[in-house]
Amino acid sequence: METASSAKLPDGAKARRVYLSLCDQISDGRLCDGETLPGEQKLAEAYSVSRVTVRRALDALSAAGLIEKRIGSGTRVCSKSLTEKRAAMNFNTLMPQLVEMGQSTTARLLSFSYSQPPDYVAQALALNANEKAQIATRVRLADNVPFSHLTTYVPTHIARNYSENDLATTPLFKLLERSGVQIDAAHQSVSASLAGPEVAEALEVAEGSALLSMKRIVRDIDGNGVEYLSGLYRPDMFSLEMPLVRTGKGEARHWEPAIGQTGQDENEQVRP
Amino acid sequence: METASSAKLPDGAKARRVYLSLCDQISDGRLCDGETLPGEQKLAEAYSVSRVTVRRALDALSAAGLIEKRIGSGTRVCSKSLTEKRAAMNFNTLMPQLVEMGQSTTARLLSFSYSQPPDYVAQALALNANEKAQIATRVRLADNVPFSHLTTYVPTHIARNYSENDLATTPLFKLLERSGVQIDAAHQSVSASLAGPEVAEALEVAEGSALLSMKRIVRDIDGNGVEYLSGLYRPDMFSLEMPLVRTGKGEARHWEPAIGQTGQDENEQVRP
DNA sequence: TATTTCTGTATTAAGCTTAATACAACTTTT
DNA sequence: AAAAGTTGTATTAAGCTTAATACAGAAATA
Repeated sequence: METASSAKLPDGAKARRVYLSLCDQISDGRLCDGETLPGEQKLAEAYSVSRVTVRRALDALSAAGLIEKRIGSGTRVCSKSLTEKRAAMNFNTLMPQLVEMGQSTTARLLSFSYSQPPDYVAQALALNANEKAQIATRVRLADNVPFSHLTTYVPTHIARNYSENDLATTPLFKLLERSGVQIDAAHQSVSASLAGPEVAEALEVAEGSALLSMKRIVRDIDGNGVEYLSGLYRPDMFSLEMPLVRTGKGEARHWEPAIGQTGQDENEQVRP
Repeated sequence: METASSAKLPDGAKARRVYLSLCDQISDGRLCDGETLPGEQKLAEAYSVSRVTVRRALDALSAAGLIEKRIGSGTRVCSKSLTEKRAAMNFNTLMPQLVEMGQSTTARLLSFSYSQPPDYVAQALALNANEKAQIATRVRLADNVPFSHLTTYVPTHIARNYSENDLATTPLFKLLERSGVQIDAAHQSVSASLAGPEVAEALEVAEGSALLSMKRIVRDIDGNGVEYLSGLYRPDMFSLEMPLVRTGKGEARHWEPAIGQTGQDENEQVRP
């Protein structure tokens, strides 16, 4: 789940569970920096496992630098390294606020092809049967730490309007709009999912970690699907932040997202 | 991860991983209904495990009713039951659109106490040292299937202004506002995390499943923390949906969430 | 019809995980 | 100074997981 978790993680089922759970709690903030966590004995009881098992989980956490064990004293959380790295995603701009944090962002292209998209994509974009799409998968990194795994699908008849060189330099949306595509609206869906083998490796995260997932379907003014974006984000480096305002009177009083300024989009292409 | 996953899931580390990963893909829509998934042999290679291991994972999925195995033919995804149950959360109202789906919502109170909140909550609400809070944990169910696990923290000096009876009948926000609390703004943070032992049981989900997590900090007009809400949602039954509009001209062109109508809030209290 | 592909079944052995237990060393608290 | 609580270390045995292999039966395909 964490930066150094590409180190080895426990092999067994139970040890792994404990490890991932604690990992998650630390990066989530439920276990704060400096906080002393329950003794091995108590953890063993909490998770209904033996102390040896807890031990293995803690050893892995310690190796990952997430905790600090002190003989006779206890085990402390040590998440300084994490907290600082964490990037927020402003809900308004839908773009990580990396510039403000002085972090550099780079991208790595994992795959690029024109082939047939999976069913759910074809369906979402309302593609003709057997119509191919430009499929690109890339990982974005902040300070050399990967934080997002993005896959985009663009129908070939649209993707044909720009060259691969263009992709290397210009954000996808500008290319589309320059190609005469009239981008109108999009629908975004946020949820959570697990890190599979490939994604886990790409994001340098433990397989089985929780990831924030986003799907975005972009349509032109005629309602035709123009792009399908599927993104996975490391929760320890990324969260969707949104300010809310309580507005309305009486029975109609309710929450509403406060929207604001402008911004770029993170969805840009990179040369293979 | 799924409804029936309270059935038994594989014990081993690897089998479990495969199971959870496939589970996740199905409820996520990456594996569509009716789709035939790769053969056991190919899956074994993809996950770098033996066929026996894949077999155990598939058996569990089959027992959970998520897939259908046909001798000689292959294995098909069978997610009808899921798709229909899925509730969307309208981003504008921040409330699940359950009414529209004709689903009934109930709540179950898991714990209720006045005690000292964890560090990160006290810090977020800027509580005085050792100041206690009303802590309530409850699970919300749609058609008897749990979909959210909510924990709220309210400073005692505020929670004292209403009775436990009030909590049973009236949404928390109305109680707060009736108590003279001037609710102004809130900040919400969306991320992902793993299901721990307790939460997994409460949500009837496999331990180690991915969950959508939300934290909301509510403040009054003086900036004092009034409520801290921590919510975990089953991604197979819940997603955060938000329509977007492409707006602005030239360089300033960007995405913006489209906001709209009113609605109630799901955050209401229930009698112990 | 023949071939390929897939699931179902079975067996074996190696290896690892887990639990249970005991004790030593070190801190903190009483 | 004593007691309680913590991590470190070690041992043992049971049990389970995993991999590797082989073959039978069913379905799709050529």
